[in-house]
Amino acid sequence: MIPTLDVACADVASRSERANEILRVASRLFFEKDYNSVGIRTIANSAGVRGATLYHHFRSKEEMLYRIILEVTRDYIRDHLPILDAPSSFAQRLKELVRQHVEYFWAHRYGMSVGLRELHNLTPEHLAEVQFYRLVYQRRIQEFIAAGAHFGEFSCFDPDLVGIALLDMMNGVNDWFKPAGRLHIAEIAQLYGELVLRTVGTR
Amino acid sequence: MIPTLDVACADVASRSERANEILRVASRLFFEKDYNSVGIRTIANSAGVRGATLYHHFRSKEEMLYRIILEVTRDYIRDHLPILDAPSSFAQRLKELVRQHVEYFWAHRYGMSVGLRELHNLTPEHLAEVQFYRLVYQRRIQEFIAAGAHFGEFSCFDPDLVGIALLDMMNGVNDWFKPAGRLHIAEIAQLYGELVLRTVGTR
DNA sequence: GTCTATAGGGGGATAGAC
DNA sequence: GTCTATCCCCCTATAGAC
Repeated sequence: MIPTLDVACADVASRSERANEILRVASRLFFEKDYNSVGIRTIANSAGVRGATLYHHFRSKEEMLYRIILEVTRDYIRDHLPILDAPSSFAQRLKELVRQHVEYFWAHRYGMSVGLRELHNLTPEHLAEVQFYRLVYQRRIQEFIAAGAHFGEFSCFDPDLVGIALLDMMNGVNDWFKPAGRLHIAEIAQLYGELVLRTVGTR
Repeated sequence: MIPTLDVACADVASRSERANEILRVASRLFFEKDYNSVGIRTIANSAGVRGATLYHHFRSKEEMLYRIILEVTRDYIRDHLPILDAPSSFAQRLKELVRQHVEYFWAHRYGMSVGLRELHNLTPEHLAEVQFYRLVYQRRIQEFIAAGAHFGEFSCFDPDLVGIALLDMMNGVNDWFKPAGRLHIAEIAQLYGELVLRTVGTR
């Protein structure tokens, strides 16, 4: 069954507080090492329980990864893609999306980075579901860029390629950003918005 | 001891053909799964030997990863950074670097992608050495962009940020490029060159 | 230089008591 | 819902024969 963005997303609410705590702990551990370097016992200890307890809340370790990645990916898209439908110029809307993308990805970096790096550790079915959401986001951005070019606000030679390039730029920030650096994450988000406008050829 | 780019790089030549074959096999396996998902026995079997044989050629599994990442990183930089010293315009030189970066990274995708993804599985000492080379490349690009802006060919508001954004764009290609797609890698490399010139604000 | 055999530990997951 | 105990498998790495 193909999922849609309209589906109600009550996963977090319908789960026990313990289960949510386990996922919070796990996503942080997966972020700091990687999925295959973090054992069941490590996750359990960090959550203050024994290994066997995890299997009361989740079917497998992979299901934890799946929940982490699915929810962070789906929720981000559901809450942020509507920016592109706002009643302002193409440039304003794109710049705002970039700004929010960079800021949100950093604020939710444990789940978001895991969702970028560990996709290959999902089962084929789970991977397909996550990729569906990712593709919705990517295609919408590409269409938006193409539309902006069509209406003369952008001058893009290849909207699909530009869209993917922008995504890689934005997604990369979490890998190098350090809070102690020269710029605050909000400043980087702002500057990336301006950079993206150059890239799409704003007039 | 701080390594330099001037050091002679005879690693591959000084190693037995068997050892090089093991590294070729290992980098491909690390690329397809990930470092921690590929066991010693899998590497050995794929190379046509038993697990214990690997320890005649390398001290540890991590040393294999280190050799793969170090050599591919160092050799790329040594061979391609001189492009920026060519006697042409800033725009021409930058575009050519981008083109070669994208093409080379795809051609050497096993080692290159492993070198981007698996850095955290290196020992602190090995990581520091690899990061030295990566930083040489990044800083040179940032300086080059700043110089291009200084001499009026580019109009960059923040050369350091732009440099890192370009690197993320270029490094991302291997993660989504499919040879069966609409564009050949050489076309993408070409288009990325033009895209980058927009990003740095070529007049 | 490659092998067999194995050490020593940790992996994910389950059974069944409480 | 959490625990203890445990299963079976695979991990990296080493010893020592050939």
